[in-house]
Amino acid sequence: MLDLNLFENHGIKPSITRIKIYEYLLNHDHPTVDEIYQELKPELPTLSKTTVYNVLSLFHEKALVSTLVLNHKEQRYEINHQPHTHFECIRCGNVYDMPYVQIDYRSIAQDGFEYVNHDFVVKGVCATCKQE
Amino acid sequence: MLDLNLFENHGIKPSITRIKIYEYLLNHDHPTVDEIYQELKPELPTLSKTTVYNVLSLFHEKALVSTLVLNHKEQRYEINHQPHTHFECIRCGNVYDMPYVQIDYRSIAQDGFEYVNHDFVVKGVCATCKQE
DNA sequence: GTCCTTGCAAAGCGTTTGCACAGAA
DNA sequence: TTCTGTGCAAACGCTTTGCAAGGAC
Repeated sequence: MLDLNLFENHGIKPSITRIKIYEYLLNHDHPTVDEIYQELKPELPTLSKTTVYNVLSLFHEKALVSTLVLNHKEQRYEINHQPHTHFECIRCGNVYDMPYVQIDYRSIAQDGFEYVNHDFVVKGVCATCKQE
Repeated sequence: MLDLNLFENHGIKPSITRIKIYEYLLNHDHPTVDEIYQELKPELPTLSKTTVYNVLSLFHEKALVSTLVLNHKEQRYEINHQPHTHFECIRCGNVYDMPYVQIDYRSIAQDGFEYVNHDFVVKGVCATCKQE
């Protein structure tokens, strides 16, 4: 299921906890620390939130995942793949992936600013909440 | 200096604290609560952070300011005017305003999602930090 | 009098830190 | 042995809440 070479390529030693957390990220879009913790707790009964934080910050440091800052309080994490855009519903708080919006970075470079990364979050009302 | 009709139009009763905080927002880009508190403390010696939070959430509720969520922990606030883009330096943490990036929202509407607002944050290294 | 603004103190909550235990190499 | 992963408990920092005092009306 999970290719361990990916860990090796990023300089991460595998462990059951790390593998489970990574698999969870593969199957769930931008979860919070608490979501990961609550869902993995049954499989890994001795899991602690500290460990989830530790593993995620290791993944982040090794450029395996990126963090996502939204209106809500908690940090969210997602696996690094092609950039895309997020939609956050202001009613239910759910976060959806959206097609990537292409940006022109030339003006940024002109000002002597170096582009590294970007967060683009569209806020509004999701289709489900709109029907209510 | 400050047009009190603006407050009235938004259903906000003026007070010295509210006026000072609003003026601070007029003259400073996206400050944090602590920055506002520290800077206004000399003028308003009995000011408390709770009051800064109260006033800002009133302003936000009355659509006078919007909130801005960045990588750093604290919430930032800015006066509502034409939308623009923010650049956050990953070295010094400073936040700069940037030219507005125009977005095409048609695809969002197609999915039954209603656009309300957006946050666009570019991360990188600012011109000052780049020289070091 | 009532209503509203203000602000102290405490609680809340996501996150980080200190540290120690246990397993791997 | 040393190094590393894990996890409890406490600390930390930003924000919110409870509540009471004082002012506006």
